Amino acid sequence: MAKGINKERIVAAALELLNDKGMDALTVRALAARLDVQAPALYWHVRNKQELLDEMSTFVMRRVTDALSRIPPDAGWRASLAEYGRILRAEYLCHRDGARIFSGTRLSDPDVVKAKEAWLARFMAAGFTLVDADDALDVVTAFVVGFVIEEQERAQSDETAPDRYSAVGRDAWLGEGADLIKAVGRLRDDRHARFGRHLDIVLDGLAARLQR
Amino acid sequence: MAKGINKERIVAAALELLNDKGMDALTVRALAARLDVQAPALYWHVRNKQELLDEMSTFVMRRVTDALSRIPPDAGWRASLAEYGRILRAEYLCHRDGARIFSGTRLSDPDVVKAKEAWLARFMAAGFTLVDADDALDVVTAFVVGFVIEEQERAQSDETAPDRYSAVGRDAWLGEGADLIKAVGRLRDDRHARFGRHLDIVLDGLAARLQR
DNA sequence: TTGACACCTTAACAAAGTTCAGGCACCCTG
DNA sequence: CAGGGTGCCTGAACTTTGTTAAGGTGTCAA
Repeated sequence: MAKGINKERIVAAALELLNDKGMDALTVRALAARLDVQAPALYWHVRNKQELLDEMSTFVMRRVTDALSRIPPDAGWRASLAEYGRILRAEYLCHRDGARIFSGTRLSDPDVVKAKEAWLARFMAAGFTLVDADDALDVVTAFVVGFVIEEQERAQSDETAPDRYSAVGRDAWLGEGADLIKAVGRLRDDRHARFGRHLDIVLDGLAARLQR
Repeated sequence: MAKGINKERIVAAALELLNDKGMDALTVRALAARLDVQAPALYWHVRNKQELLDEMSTFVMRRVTDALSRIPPDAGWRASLAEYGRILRAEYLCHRDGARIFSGTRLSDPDVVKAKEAWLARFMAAGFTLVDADDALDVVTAFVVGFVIEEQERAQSDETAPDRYSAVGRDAWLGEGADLIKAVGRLRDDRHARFGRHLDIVLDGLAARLQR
């Protein structure tokens, strides 16, 4: 790897490293090695590791807002919000523990926050009050964050403790009783369909609010 | 602190320490010091730090299920789910970064998982299918997790960077434009009312599902 | 008395984030 | 062309972390 280092290349390499080896392996020294540089070199470009994480988070959220900006303005509030949920989930799923790491972190770029502005305006045009429009975005965000955190946690546990999350191993661990839980565990296979159903439930709730 | 150590006292002290000083200060040595013991002593009772975190998480979730078990069986699905959401949030809020730390972690106690069984049965008696009942619980869970993560992140940022989250500091950071965002920022004061509204939206969505 | 077991201590290690002094290379100024 | 300043990186080191190894001290049973 050539030696011209800058913030963007550091962030890109950090995201690669996160995907390849996971959160624990995302160390300053490993990152520096991947950039063919000694560890302290990174501190010329980044104040500390926390700032690096914030920067990574901002990068991911910028990808989200970029994808959002490609949603046609005439899509309707429900289709738009559904697309927002799907995009947010997709970007989180791109990175190991993405939801846990990138949710609720401080964004270093005001433009990412400002992307919300156009959406608020759009929803108000669709009949929402300002507060309702804000609520709509935040409810969907909260739901997606919670959903993907659980989803990715399960994916990770599949690697480390397959016996606890496979159907048969889990049944054994649960012991006697709990028949409904065991039955529902077998119906849960399709994560994506499950996400679609759950997202629809949230959107139904927002629709109910609109009709009052 | 007297020197009889066991798993329960370790977990209790760890939760205290987390509340007092935060996640970063929850170190093995600091925890040992609080128990008036040397650090390696803990490893007699706990395999490693990850197991300690899992144990803490199980403790918190056990408090949740205990609180849930006090909800009367005839409360109705909507009131029951609303109470579940409030209880889960309250327990997360009891501990610094509670939602981020305790959500999606592996539970070491099957009984905590089994507590779900009675709820599934109850919801099916109210007219849900098995899948819908499972969806209902998980949608509420996901929403609460996402909501409280953001809530606690903001609370923490208030300590470290008050200028970024106070109304006036935030407006300055945002720069020109973004009038709707600034306006909504000033309407957001009451976290608890906000939570109630958002939870209601989710429950409305579930109600809509039930009426089909 | 002796041994085994449970529980704790002291000492130490490796790996992590971070800091500091210095060194090479480039560029601008005189 | 000379020389100093600046930008970017290295080498070595420090501190704190999780964790392990080896060895104590007490208690209880045979």
